[in-house]
Amino acid sequence: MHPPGDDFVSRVLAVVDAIPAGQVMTYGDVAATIGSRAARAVGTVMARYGSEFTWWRVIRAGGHPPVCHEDQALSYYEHESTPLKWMPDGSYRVNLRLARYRP
DNA sequence: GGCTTGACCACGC
DNA sequence: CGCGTGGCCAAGC
Repeated sequence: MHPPGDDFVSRVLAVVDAIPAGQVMTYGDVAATIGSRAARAVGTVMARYGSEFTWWRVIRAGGHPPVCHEDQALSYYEHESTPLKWMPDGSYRVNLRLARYRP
């Protein structure tokens, strides 16, 4: 667990916690919301604490879910009716145009 | 204080 | 679309 506070980690987790079901934010979006440009640091936070939060609602700018978690993320998206788009090769992306959450 | 690591990003080709 | 390149910045050593 992570002790509540006003540090970077707590701010990131608070933003993630506020994303509604069926919508997503990019790592960069989350960083920008807390007045930072540290998208990579957001990724680091999710890697460490994400398992206790709705990690699948934070994705890359290209619509890709977090690396090595595409399969698990997909079941969440289908369950939440998150707008997806399917690629010719069978892979998928989240449709950011429709699913992006703007606080 | 410098250097490295990282669930990243924008842009050009 | 895919790949490289340079850039961003927090955290840990």
